[in-house]
Amino acid sequence: MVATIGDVARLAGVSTTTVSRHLAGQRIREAAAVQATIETLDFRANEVARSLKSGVTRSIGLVVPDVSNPFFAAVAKGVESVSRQLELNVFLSNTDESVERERAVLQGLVGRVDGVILVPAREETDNTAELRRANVPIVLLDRRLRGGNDLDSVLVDSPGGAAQAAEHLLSLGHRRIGLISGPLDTTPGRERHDGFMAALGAAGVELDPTLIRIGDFKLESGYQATLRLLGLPSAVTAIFAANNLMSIGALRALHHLGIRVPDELSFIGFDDLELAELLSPPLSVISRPAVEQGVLAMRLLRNRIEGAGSPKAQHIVLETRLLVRGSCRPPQPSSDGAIPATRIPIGNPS
Amino acid sequence: MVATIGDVARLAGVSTTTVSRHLAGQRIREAAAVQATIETLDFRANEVARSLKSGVTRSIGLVVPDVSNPFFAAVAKGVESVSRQLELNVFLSNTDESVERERAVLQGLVGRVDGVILVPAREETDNTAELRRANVPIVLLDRRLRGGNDLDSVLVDSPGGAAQAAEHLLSLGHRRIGLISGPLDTTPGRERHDGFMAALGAAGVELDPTLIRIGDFKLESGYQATLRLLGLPSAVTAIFAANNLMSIGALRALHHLGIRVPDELSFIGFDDLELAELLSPPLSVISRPAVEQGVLAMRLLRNRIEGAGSPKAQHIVLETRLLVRGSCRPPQPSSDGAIPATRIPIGNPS
DNA sequence: TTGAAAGCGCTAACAT
DNA sequence: ATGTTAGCGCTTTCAA
Repeated sequence: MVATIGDVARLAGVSTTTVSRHLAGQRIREAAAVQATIETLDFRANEVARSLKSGVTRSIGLVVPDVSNPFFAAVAKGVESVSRQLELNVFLSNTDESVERERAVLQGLVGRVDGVILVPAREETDNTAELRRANVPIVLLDRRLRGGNDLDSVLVDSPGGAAQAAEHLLSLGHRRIGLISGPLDTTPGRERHDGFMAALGAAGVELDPTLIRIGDFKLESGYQATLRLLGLPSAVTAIFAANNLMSIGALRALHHLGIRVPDELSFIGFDDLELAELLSPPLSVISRPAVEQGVLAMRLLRNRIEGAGSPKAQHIVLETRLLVRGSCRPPQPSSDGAIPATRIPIGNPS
Repeated sequence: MVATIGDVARLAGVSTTTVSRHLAGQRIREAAAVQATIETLDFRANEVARSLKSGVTRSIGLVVPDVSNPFFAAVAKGVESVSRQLELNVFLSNTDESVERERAVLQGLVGRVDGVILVPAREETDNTAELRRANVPIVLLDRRLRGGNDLDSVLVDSPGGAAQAAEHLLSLGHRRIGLISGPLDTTPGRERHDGFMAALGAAGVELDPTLIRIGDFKLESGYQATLRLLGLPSAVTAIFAANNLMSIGALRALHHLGIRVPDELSFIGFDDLELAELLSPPLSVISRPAVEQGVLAMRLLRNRIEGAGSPKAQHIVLETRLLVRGSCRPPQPSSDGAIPATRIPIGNPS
């Protein structure tokens, strides 16, 4: 069905070696004839066989927890923009924030890629053993990995970003703030939680544990967390959500509850949203470079693949930016200080 | 560095065949010893070698024009939900709406996957020849391909959806409508354009050619198209954008121009947005199943891979739904019928 | 410059 | 039930 290098060799009257050399760009006597035969047969070298022999795939894997998160989509854009120039194929894989999926995905990548850019699902679960044994270079993106300090990494200053959010709310006078955190066993979850708490602590503000809701970075958890926070007997005056998807969930909840932002409640989220400016009020957020993270990670990986990297791991940390738009203002005095629990509806965010 | 089947065989004192059989789940006498050796060596079968021999990869490719488009992200979710159960790896690749990228990506997939779900960049450019010669099953998703009628496909009723949008605007009394179309050499671009025009035509409404702006399905083109439409001497009273990203671009432009929706202009877009309900006004849209498209495509592909598909191609077409929220209302009488061109700012959508 | 031969790691007849 | 042998399609010593 499909022509092999042997077919080409036979038809062109040369050895497979010669054809192989021609493919590799070396000059051979019968170049013209061989090329003609290749075109006649529409021959294309079998990548699998080629990989098996040479150990090179000209592909890399990009493993993220959630492709439907616009942040990771942007990261992918960045990775691809440079891999395109390098003529490397990118295989994007989704772990759905699950360590089991991650293990399966990473396993499936062994032998099929020359390197991997990984956003680990959990800090404590290192699924890279297989890849490392196979000598596949790995670059960590956006999240650390316990025992992964020997790997190149590109991160953002999550503690700093969360602190920016906290300080913004504090400066407006908020003291009773709801925190919708990510999982504490992920880098951004933990660091944003800690950074936020630390900034509050530095201002002498102690957060009641009931005001801290641990979500899973997905939309629904932001929704549920918000319902909980607003069902509390003593109302919060502001909410900080630790990522884009949970922010959207939270905003949906507020919308369904009929709570006006920022009149009744201030809101700030980590990660910018495509539509942040178009919401009313326009959403204040902590933004961070996404495409750039992808670009830098791919450059680091390229160096590793080419063996040109410095012997010790490179760690890049990018800065966040506070974008003040319109979703935060000083807390409004309220008669009883509480939003009635009866305003909480039953149902789903959709 | 990495153990091979030969190492295991030697250490366990059996042949490689026996180990191979054990790997395949057959009963062998020395199962315990072999298993122990496998674990000692932390042996894992080389997938590339396995593929070369068996011709099976247990992987599929999902090739989309734009991973950062939430619609395709949702499709990917659907594909993955079923491929997970089938224990198939999914390699997501991005063509960035470019036929050249598509060709490169598809080429890179040959031999590496057992099947491909493809959203073709252009209707007229068929890059599937390689895959077909290698007997790789292909399912078309969301877009057709000239000469691809022999391939399974999962589409939505784009003409119908666009007609729903047109009829909605017509029923409100709009006659001078701006159309932000997708590329006419893509299925959804062409079909939504044609469906929209046909519905208008059926109502005796003829659209001035200057009211039709052809975008590229990306955000920026929606922004630019909107600036153009609003710079026209005679104002439009409504706009229909043919996909989610262009809708966002259009909304940004309207925001920057300070045009109030729906008071000054009605707006409806194809594709729902995560935040559609939270915008003010909540956005009216034509929605369509995304996850489901992925699920169905993956099921069709599975059947093909297993050789269980019916001999002739299956074509599935899903229905769209008009979601009336708050961004459309009857056109408002205006003194001169035009929005002054001077209101158009200079700059970018960001 | 070219080709013969070996082999990448695995699986599958075939024979035992 | 197990092993021998051949070979998937390609690249790469090694000699010529």
